[in-house]
Amino acid sequence: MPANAMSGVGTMKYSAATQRAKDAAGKHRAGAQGAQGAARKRADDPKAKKKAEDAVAKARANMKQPAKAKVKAKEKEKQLKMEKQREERERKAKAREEKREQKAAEREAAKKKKADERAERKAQKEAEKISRTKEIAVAAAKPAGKTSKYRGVSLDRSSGKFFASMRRDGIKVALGRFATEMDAARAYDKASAEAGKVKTLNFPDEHQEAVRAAEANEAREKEAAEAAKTAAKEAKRAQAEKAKKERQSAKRGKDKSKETDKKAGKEKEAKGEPPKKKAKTAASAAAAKEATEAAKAKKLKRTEEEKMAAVAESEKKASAGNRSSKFRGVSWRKASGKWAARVYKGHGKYKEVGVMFDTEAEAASAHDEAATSLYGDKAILNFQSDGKTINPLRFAYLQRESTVRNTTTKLRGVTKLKKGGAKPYVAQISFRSRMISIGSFATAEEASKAYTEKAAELRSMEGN
DNA sequence: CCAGGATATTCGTGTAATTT
DNA sequence: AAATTACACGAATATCCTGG
Repeated sequence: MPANAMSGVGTMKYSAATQRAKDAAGKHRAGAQGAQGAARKRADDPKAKKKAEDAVAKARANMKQPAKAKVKAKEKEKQLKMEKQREERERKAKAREEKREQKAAEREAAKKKKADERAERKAQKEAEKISRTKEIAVAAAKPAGKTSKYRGVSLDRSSGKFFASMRRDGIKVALGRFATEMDAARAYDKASAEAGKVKTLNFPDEHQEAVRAAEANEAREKEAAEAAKTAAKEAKRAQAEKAKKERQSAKRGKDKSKETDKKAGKEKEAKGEPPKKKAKTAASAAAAKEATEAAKAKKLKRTEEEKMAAVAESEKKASAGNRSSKFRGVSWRKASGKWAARVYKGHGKYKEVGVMFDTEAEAASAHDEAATSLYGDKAILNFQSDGKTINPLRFAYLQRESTVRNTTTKLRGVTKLKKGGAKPYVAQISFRSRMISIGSFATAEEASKAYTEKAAELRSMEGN
């Protein structure tokens, strides 16, 4: 930076002062050359003559010196002054430049300081976050990996908030993020209770309380509704009765005076109106009440419907927005408007099937095929070969092959004892969390047969 | 930021093997 | 043969990651 500025100044100098200095140097050089030439060519007559002439001219010039010298001195002074001014300007420029540089350096320093501070703050924040997480983990006093002691609650490190989620039909449902663990736990409880799962709540007591309150509230509402209904019925009956009475009285009146029809009519209009009005009011009140009830019920129903619609909508939105298929390894490709299939290979890598599909199911099948070729029977598939879901029988007793690798017999429930003996094969089975000995056998086949039989027996027991 | 998919981790339980 | 221990599996759940 300074070098640059200096070079800038230098350039400026070159254009003015330096040029002059150069000129002076040139003149000086020329003078020296002249002297050298004179010395060299002293013997040369014409030259010597010229020198003499020159001397004469010089002397003549010297005679004119006073006036000329004055002018020259003045000029020199002027030049000197200008020189000084120039120097001054240069100095000032240099000072300015230095100042500028200093300022720039200061700015730079400030910037760096700020950046450092930012970095420090960030590091501090990070440290705080980590320590907080640690604290939480420690406070939770739960197995490593858990960030909250509450069920369905975990700390979302990215936001520093507590995240509540639950499973519905095996699908994770996010319940939102909360500032505190408790809030998240309550959200989980609420959703869990709504889903009918009340055994694994974080605050069972609170839930009980809520249930009681809800029940009480419901009972109150029911009572109120009942009362309203009765009232409405009563009002209706009263109205009907009144109407009947009126009709009767009207009939009587009509019967009584046929001539005074007009008058009666008028009277009816005058007198009959109020009671009619009254009746009407009662009726309308009852009707209104009824209507209110109906509206209430309707409203309740509607809100329920609305709720469901909203849920459906949000689900639809979510599934649509989140581009993903309900099938494993299947995803929507916007560009081609088709479904792609891929198989997870581990470590965040996938094997692409490489063919696009028009339907999700096709892609899902393609995934299954690829996964099977990659992992064989260990593959996790979308469709089971038997069409059943992945829910291994709790008692797969009839399965002949051991589920565990590296066993002595490869047969389920059969172990070959190291010590050997006449009957080295032992059959055992686990039932209701207890190991049951089936017996010792001479051959693995016998042991396996015994196991199968016992398994069938236990399975039938389990069935009942 | 949210929601959901994919992966990593945890935990309970069944099974194999050994010990009593 | 029962009890115990060690191990392995798989479901549940936590966490990471990504698209909208």
